Amino acid sequence: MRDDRPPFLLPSIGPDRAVPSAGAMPLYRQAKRALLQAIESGACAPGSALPSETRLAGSLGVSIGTVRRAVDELVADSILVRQQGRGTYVAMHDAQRFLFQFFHVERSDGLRESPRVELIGFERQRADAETADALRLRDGAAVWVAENRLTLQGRPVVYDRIAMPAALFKGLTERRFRDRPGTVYRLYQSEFGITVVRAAERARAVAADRHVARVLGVAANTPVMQVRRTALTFGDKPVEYRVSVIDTARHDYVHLLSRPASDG
Amino acid sequence: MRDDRPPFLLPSIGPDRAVPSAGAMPLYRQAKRALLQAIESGACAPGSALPSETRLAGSLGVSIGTVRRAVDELVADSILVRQQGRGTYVAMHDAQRFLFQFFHVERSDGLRESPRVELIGFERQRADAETADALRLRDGAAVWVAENRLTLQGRPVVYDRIAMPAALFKGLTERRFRDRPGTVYRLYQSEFGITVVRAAERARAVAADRHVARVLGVAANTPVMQVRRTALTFGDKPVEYRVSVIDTARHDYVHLLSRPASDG
DNA sequence: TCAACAAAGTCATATGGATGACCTGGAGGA
DNA sequence: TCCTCCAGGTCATCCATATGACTTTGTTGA
Repeated sequence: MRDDRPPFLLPSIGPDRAVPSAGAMPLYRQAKRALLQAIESGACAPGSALPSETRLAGSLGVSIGTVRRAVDELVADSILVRQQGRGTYVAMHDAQRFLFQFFHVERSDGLRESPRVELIGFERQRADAETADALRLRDGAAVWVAENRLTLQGRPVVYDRIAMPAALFKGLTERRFRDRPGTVYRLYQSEFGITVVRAAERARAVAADRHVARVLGVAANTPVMQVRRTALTFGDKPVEYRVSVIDTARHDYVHLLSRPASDG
Repeated sequence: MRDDRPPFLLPSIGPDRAVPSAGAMPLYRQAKRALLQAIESGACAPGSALPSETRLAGSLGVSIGTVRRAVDELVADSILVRQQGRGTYVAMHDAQRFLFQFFHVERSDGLRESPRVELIGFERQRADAETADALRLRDGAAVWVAENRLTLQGRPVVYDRIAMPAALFKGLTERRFRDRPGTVYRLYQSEFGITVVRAAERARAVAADRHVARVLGVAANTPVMQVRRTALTFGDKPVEYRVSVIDTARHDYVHLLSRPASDG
């Protein structure tokens, strides 16, 4: 194997650092930031392997333990994925991760499965106050709005209204949105270089309006859950505002408080 | 300061270990387990300080780095709390932690505050099928059932029905439950030695029944959120089953997907 | 051709030490 | 009395190194 390539540019942050120390930030955190910027800048595509820890330590000018600590945190943020004996990879938004990290609807008996997605609307709009506020856009800014219907076990369960800032998704078309190979977040990542790292959701119970009732096949005024999600990329920059309406007659919205103990 | 005391019993897990190695579990994980058992056994009361890392390493027969790794995980699980320069402490179920980890209702504008709690019912019952299933009890086992009303900004927002296995909470009385100094989980911890470590919640939208409508002061059939929580202690043993009904007219149920990035 | 083996590369775990930041409590002086 | 300063204990960070486990790849030999 060749040994000369610098897989992507990393500024040295060691004692002989290229840029002056960024305040009192610990080294491993500076290393994390450097890695994040390399990933964010697209120098390292999702799915690709990072250099080995030894090489990273060399590039950054720090010890391997410091690199490990930085990578530890990125793995905890599920931005990186480690495979012992193989290497460390930039996480992909594949179906598994999506299901685990961003999809919280499951059947009342606990069965989890990937939803079937059906695009039922796509258009360019001006952001209303609520959407603009969530996306930190000025009122009336251009947004793409897609409407999805998700079915589980052949039954419509979720209605999504997804708003994306047009400025971030230049060149998006209904066709590209519909014919994406994987999940929506995978599309953001591979086609627009936008990686969703986390999200905040606010839920409440509402009565199904006529439109929702028709889409989900429930009676009007049925109690349904409305979940408003703001998805964020690096630096907590909002990239998507999504309002989901869930028919909870046979399904639940699940929430694990504290991470599952990796051990007892 | 005295140097002789062993603050609590810790079996050595080093190369000259007292008990044979528990399978292929890494050392730091064995250390974590040993610490957990010490805490769980009550040898180290909530709020009290652990021995210093140096001393712990000595007691366990491992290096200080291994101890740090074990403590790292316990801190991540918020079972321990570290204070640089002071020491490491067993986490208390104080109001702050409760608010952050277990209470997810906040005003629609994002304001968080501690709820005012009002006990409106307390009795011994036989577990119905749902409760018994959640608590892994046999059908009809004895449980304590408490009903709480939580108010925020002077307005009733949450109705809780809390079921606790009578076998785990021997000697519980309405008076002790009502006159507890802190949160419910603090009571479990200080009075019964039960530490709630994590919980799983399943939410759905339902129409308020007559009872709930009266307690929360809403019209019957108003859409409300119903959250069923199973609280778990060490070893994923269920210790409480709680059904919360939330009036989401002015408040939201919030859920952060992925931990807040400690850094960008 | 194919299976078994060996080697190299990777991450995982563990050790021991060094330095710095932070907190506490006591000694000393104004 | 009150304040300042300092010493000691603690956790936080960082380093260098060693060993083990796991995966891939190539070689060897039947």
